[in-house]
Amino acid sequence: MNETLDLTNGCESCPIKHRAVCARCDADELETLDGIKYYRSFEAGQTLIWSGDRMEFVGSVVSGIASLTQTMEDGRTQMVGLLLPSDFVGRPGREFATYDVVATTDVVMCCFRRKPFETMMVETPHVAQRLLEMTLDELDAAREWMLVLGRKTAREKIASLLSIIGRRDASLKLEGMVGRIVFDLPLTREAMADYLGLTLETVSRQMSALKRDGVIELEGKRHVTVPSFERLMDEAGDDADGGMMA
Amino acid sequence: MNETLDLTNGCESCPIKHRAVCARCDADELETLDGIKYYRSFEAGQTLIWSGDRMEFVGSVVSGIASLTQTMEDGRTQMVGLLLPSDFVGRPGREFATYDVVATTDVVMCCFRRKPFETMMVETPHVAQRLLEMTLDELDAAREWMLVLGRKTAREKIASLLSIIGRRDASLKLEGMVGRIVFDLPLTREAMADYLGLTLETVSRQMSALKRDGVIELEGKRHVTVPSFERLMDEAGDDADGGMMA
DNA sequence: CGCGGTCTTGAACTGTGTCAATTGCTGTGG
DNA sequence: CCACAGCAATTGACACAGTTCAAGACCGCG
Repeated sequence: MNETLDLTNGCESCPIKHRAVCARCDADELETLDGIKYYRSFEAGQTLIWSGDRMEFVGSVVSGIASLTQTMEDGRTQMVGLLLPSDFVGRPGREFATYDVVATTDVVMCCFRRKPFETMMVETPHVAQRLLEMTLDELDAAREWMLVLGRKTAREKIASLLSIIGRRDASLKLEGMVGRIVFDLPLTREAMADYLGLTLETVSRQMSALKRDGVIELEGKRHVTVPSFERLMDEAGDDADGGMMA
Repeated sequence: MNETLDLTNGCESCPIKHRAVCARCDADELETLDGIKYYRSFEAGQTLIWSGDRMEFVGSVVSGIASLTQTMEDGRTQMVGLLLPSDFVGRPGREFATYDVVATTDVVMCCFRRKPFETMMVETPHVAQRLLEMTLDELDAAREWMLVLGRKTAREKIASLLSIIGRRDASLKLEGMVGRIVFDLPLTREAMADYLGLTLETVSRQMSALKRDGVIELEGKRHVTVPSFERLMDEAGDDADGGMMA
């Protein structure tokens, strides 16, 4: 997943420095942050944080993908967030975690000790401002997802998920979001099901259906080719503009 | 809904001054806010803001209830937020609205002209800090709701909605959330359906079922009595603690 | 080669949606 | 005061999307 992730130079060479909570910080502020931060690696499948745990740190995903998950007593689980590089984990001012955070792929986190980070939030507006922006974006994403969960059919749900992942991937590679798109699914069928509020059987069936109908092509289980992104968007039931008026 | 809402004294007598975006502001800051604010009333059923509209203002719900709604081209709609008194409407830094905002009851809003409000956000940290807190709370609520939409049965969904409304109402009346609870539903069956990702027929059926099973009592369509709040929580499928570890 | 994942496919079942008829409530006008 | 219109809600019958349970395929790995 991460080719060569060089963290020895500190923030200078950090791959997420333009998008993370620290994106707005000046040199002084980065200095302060440097004093309270440390890196941690997690393997795919590992749980970074258990719901109910005391939070020792907050932090940013540097590389890899993690998921925020909620579980009911009887075992039903719902993924409530997909954490990509630069996304923020944890809530300043809250002592205990409310969700499980699980590494979907290998993950590297840039962690800040919680207490000093909270102090910094009050004293330096740049961190708080950036965090507000990021939180507003996540809120929008969550609400977007509520429409998917509440009103879309299984086929539309799958198409929605694929177009989100495809879009993210394209923007990462600086490609346009038109025509042919190729990417690897970072999620198992079960994780997809948990995200979409479906069973893994239904996910599998709908993936097969989309393949049969030529909306996607599959090599192996994870490698996806989308011949026409417009077609995929259409299947997702989104407006053609893809929420561009946002 | 609003007995006597006296707004002539400005912020002094404002019923939401402890919980709104302005809750942390000192006298000076309130002064500044006063210069950019105005009140607006809306009638039940009226649309305050259309998705895609240019946002002239952001602001707080002073009294009444509004809903945030998203609609697909074919008419399927999903409510993505319930706006109660003190809740914030609009997103600083965004020019166009992304959701419809509809008055569910008569509503009074305290509006701030957007541009000057945005300037203020940068200059006075108190507004931004409070907004961050509120946004984080809303994000949590949205994620909570994703579990409801994605994994709960129709019956559990109804019970979840009733317990949320009941809880809010109890805390407003400063009652405890145990044993007998009585409140009025501020939503039509259709609005409930839009919130829960169900049809209004299913909502109606499940309301009848909960009534038949003694979980709730109904007088007319809107007046609800919950003999045992614990029983209701149980039907909602939530842990007994009701998310107290948050 | 066989073993343990992950994924696919099938068949039967079921919860929720759909369509349609009916009830009940509220306010209006005769 | 009753009749009636108009709307919200209830109820029923049936259809169907998605779940459940179960069998098997695929694939990498010892």
